[in-house]
Amino acid sequence: KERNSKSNVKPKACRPIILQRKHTVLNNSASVKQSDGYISRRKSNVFEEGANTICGIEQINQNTNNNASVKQSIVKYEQSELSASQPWCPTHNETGSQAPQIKNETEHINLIQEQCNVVASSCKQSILQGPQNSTNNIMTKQEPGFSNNFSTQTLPFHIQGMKPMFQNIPVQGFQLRGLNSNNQSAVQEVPVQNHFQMHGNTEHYSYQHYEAASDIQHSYNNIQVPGYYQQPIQPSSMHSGHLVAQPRQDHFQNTMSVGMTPNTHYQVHGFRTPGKFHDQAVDDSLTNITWLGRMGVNNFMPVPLERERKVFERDEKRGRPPYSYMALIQFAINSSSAGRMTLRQIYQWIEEKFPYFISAKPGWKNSIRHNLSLHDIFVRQVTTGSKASYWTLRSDLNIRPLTLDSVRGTSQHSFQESPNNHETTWSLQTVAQGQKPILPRLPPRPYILLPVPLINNETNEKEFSPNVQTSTFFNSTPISSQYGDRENRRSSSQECSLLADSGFVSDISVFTPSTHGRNFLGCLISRLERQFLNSDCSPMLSQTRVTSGTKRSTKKSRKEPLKTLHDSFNSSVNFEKNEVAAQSKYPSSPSSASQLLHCKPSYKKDKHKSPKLMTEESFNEILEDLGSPFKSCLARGPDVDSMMSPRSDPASRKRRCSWGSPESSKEFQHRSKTEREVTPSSRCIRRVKSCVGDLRQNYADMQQKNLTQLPTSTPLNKNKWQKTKRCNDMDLEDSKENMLQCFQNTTKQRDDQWCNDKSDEIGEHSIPSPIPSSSKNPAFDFFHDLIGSVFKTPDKPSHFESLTPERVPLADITHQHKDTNDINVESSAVSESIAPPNPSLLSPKYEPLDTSFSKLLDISGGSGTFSRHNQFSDVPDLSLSWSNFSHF
DNA sequence: CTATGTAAACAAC
DNA sequence: GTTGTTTACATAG
Repeated sequence: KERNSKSNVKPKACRPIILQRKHTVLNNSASVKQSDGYISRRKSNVFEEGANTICGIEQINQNTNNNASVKQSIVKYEQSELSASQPWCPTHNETGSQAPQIKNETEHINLIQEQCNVVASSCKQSILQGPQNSTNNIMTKQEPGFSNNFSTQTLPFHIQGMKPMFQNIPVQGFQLRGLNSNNQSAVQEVPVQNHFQMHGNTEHYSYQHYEAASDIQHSYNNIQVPGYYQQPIQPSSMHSGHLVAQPRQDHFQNTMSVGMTPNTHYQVHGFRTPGKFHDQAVDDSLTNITWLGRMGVNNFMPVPLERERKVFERDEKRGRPPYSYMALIQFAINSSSAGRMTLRQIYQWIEEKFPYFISAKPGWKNSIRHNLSLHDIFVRQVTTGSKASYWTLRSDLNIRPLTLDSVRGTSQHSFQESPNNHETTWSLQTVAQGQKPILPRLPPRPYILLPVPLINNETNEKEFSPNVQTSTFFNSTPISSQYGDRENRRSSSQECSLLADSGFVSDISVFTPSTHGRNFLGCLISRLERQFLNSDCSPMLSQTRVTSGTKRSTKKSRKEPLKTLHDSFNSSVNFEKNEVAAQSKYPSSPSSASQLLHCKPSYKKDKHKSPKLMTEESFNEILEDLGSPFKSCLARGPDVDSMMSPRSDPASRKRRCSWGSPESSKEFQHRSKTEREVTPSSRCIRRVKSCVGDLRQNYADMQQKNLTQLPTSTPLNKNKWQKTKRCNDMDLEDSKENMLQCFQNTTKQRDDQWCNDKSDEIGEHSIPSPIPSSSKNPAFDFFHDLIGSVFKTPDKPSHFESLTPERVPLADITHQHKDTNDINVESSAVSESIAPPNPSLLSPKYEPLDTSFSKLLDISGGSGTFSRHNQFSDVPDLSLSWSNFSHF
């Protein structure tokens, strides 16, 4: 819009390549060397190309001595006139490309083919010219260890003629086909790591955001999927006055880097997820590059993966439209002139447009209703005087109305009904054609833990005092619910689930930015520890009692769900008693135990005969484990030895990879290069995660020894673990041993040592509690202590200094923020109550970074992210932002 | 962990 | 029986 209004010229458009994420083909299967040399092991995303995807590379079994640098190939991307309905496409001039005008499709195809060949041959050549002496075979190890044998080589190219942000999209991955150590042919997908996560809404990203994001590693995640729910950006979280600025071109001209081993036998194919498969025989010739020549706009299909093929064939057989129910409902409602529809009309519309549903299982209507209720964007409009109730779309959503036409593209290409009944072949190309590109989602920010005040049942006041009884806390703190309130439905509650698979308080939820305002794990652990460490107790069980299994027989009465932590806790403490009570109250409801036995295939499969409660001993052990590192992490100074940066500690990386490496975590990836070193906060996070990994292993071990069996919904077992983490027995044992050793021998000792030293030093109890002692302003006290401890003069100043290269004098910060006069105190009572901290209380020697520190402080979600409301209505949202501390 | 699909209990009409 | 809400579980990513 901005562009058009300025130039008053209708922009020429080029069609962006639009891709859809379909599957994670191989979890943690391949390493990708990013431009900063950092190796990521994140999931490999496989994409489905829209109009054109290019690049096929084929490695020939041939070594050369040539070590020439990798050549860069440029592919001029298709330029064509599109309708003004796609004004987001860049103009010819803006992109600076010299793309030719395409006259017809044949010419276009030829051009693309030619360009592909250019790219392919160049890449091929560069591969051939790679380092010579390596004797590694790419498949000497199956994933995940496979990547450890990789060297990397960069294959830069980009496509011109596209909006910059799309320039590095074209190839999402390669398929490496080679020989394993047994000389058997094998296939490996290698993802291409792009820098930006394409997600979210278009209009609200400022130039600054791009600036900020440019040095942060982003993974290419997603291009808009038809029907995908575009989450709205709350107006309050937008930067006012910032329109869409074109990102600087150089932010997006990142080369792609693919980890691969030179001098080995492999083919590299651009690969894709299924669109329309051509079941032509895969050309397995290792020296054949002619397949490129067969590629056309509608005929780009290198080697479909077996699994993808299955998935797609399944969907295709079902003739099911590739839209979610949510999208379908939006289509329907948007199709009506009144912008509203009754449920029945929605049914009818969907059946009319998608005949599949006429003969589908009747359950789809249930799902429609479910979706209507589930998603906030659907609002029921009750008309007075009439019984009719209409479903409308929430008007305050700043999203483009989703219509079927908009996702179908031109009608002639939309989808062709096959002769068979309702089988429909979807041309995903044209589905994608109508899609509007979307801009990157801003990265999550670093965050810190904050205490959550507890509700005193008697006074009904929030307090931080440690003498609040656990029961008080439990009684007052509701269990997160999928339907806690309309604003915090499913997603947020899932995100905030309190209890992990392992049966105790969830580790992860504490550390996700979006749950920062609801972090009471610290409080919880602390209280549990204080109150129950030496008493008879069982661990809390699942978030809610197991009330249904996979197959529920009809007409079973339902047990009351557990509403609060108190319920949950009591339920677990008095498990057997409650079972008896529940049985008498709900005779037709199966007992938890019987459900576990009869309704959980996984339990049966793993021969978990009966659920047993955890022993007090094991519980205490876990509590202790969980509590100690959690707290000491907060209090400790930097410790680069025990939590060395994975980059500088290959052994550590290897050790952790099988368990979900810290460096694959979002927190880690989204940190900029400099920040990615071990900072106190990152160390804290990673340590806790590491500890949780240990705890889970403990659980697994205990389960194997039949010591305990938690009646949780998802039993933790070796098989599942392996499936998830894709590690074999060796890895599992290896990791277990390594982690345990690392944790027990190193970390714990160091913890203890450190805590003892600190204890002497500060003359208080050995481990500073995350719970603030009572004071006038406990929230601030804690906050201050936390920051103070995080940035405290370290035991090893050299490390600390080396990890924080930039420091600004505190005075500068203070001055700067005074000048801004940017006091933006939220309505949150807690925020308001926080007094200005006393700078002198901070370490005089080491001031925090201005940037990272402000990021630490600014945990409110920030612009462009979705700040979810507090899950728990009676717990104030402790979101704090730097602006709250301007006087700081 | 998130998003989605599915089944089903249940209430109100 | 329909509509709407909510809980639960499964699966894919």
